[in-house]
Amino acid sequence: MGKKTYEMSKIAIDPVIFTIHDAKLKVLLHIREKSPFQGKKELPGGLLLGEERAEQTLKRKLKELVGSDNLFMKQFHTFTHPDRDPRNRIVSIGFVSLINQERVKDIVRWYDYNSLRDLAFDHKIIIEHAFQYLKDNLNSSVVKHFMPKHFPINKLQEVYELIEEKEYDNRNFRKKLINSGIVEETNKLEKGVSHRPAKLFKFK
Amino acid sequence: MGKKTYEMSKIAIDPVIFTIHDAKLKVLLHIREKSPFQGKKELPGGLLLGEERAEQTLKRKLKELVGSDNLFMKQFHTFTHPDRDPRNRIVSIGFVSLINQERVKDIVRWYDYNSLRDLAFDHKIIIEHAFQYLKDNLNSSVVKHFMPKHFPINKLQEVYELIEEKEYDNRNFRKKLINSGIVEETNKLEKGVSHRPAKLFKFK
DNA sequence: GCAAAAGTGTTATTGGTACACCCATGC
DNA sequence: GCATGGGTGTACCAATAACACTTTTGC
Repeated sequence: MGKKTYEMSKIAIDPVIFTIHDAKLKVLLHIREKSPFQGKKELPGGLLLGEERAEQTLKRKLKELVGSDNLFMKQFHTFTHPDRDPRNRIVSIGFVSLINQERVKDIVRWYDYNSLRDLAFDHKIIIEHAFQYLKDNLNSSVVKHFMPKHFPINKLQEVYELIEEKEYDNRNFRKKLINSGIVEETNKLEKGVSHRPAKLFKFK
Repeated sequence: MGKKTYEMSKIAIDPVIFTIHDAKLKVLLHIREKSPFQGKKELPGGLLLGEERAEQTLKRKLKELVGSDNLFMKQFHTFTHPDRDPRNRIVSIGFVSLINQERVKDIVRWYDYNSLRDLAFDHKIIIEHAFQYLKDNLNSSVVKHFMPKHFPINKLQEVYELIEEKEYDNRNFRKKLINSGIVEETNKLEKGVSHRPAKLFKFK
């Protein structure tokens, strides 16, 4: 065996935090203040500190970003291309995280998934990868992280449709959902709408 | 913000290479010659060289290990616990890889998934994680990597049953498989068996 | 002719899809 | 009273599950 160089690297996490607002899928991004990619948008990532595992780094960032470290979070891919950051080699572990819109304060920093542009580094690719992961792994215990405690069934259908990029028949959707036993009716009603108010449901 | 230390780390890949031999799921492992964990079994991992992406490192290792870099390979998780290697911090990217038994020469280095013991580092956890990934993502385009070009349907059923840890009704299995159009009959027959020889099928 | 695994059909049940109209509320 | 979205049932089709016997080969 010849001489080999085993390069050291910094390790980062890149959280792709999704929420749904006004029937749009949104991602939390920052505007870069420094070069490289000054003025472009980037994922709110961070480097692993001395003794941290990636999940701890993510929790620390989530607390800072959205005030809670108790969100859905799942690794979906690790990005290792040596030139992904033009300055240093940085390996980045991509996470998907989800938050319901009621807990989002600063909606201005959240950008439509469907019109992302001017992204720094390889972050557009990372976000698309994250979305694909979400789409491929969607189920009720994932979707619930988008929803407030009480919600109308039609809002839940909307979330499925947005992420799976297909439509459901409303009658069939309700039937399947209610028969599945994963939600239950409450005695609450939707408020402040100028039409028949929906019954609110919750996850069991 | 106080002063923080952003630790550097070596980056490794740990390939969990599965095959099926004598109706058993097997994993390729090495016996460690050096401390720590001398004499224990370990995954045939490797560090990323200077300009390599993880997938390139994996291909290099696969070539070395099984003589081919053209196998199924999929990242499933990245392991970042700071004490996972007692010597240095090493972040390891776990991959699942699959190879069909006809291409395996040195079956002695392959160990039954169901009776793994004396594993070095966190490699038992990594392997169990890999198996779970495989189980959760099994489908015909994954399974085909376990199969030789021509195979009896019952062998394919056996593979599904081993990995999904459940049984199929043979008639229903054949029906579904053949109707799905993903395999087709050949005019070859199984040889060297002391019972009715099976028709051989292949993937389309 | 016996042991061993291959191969084969029918019926019942379940789940999925398609489809159109009335209801409750705010303004 | 009109606009808006909420809420409801039935019929058809497709997929899945359950189940037992005959066939072909080697020895």
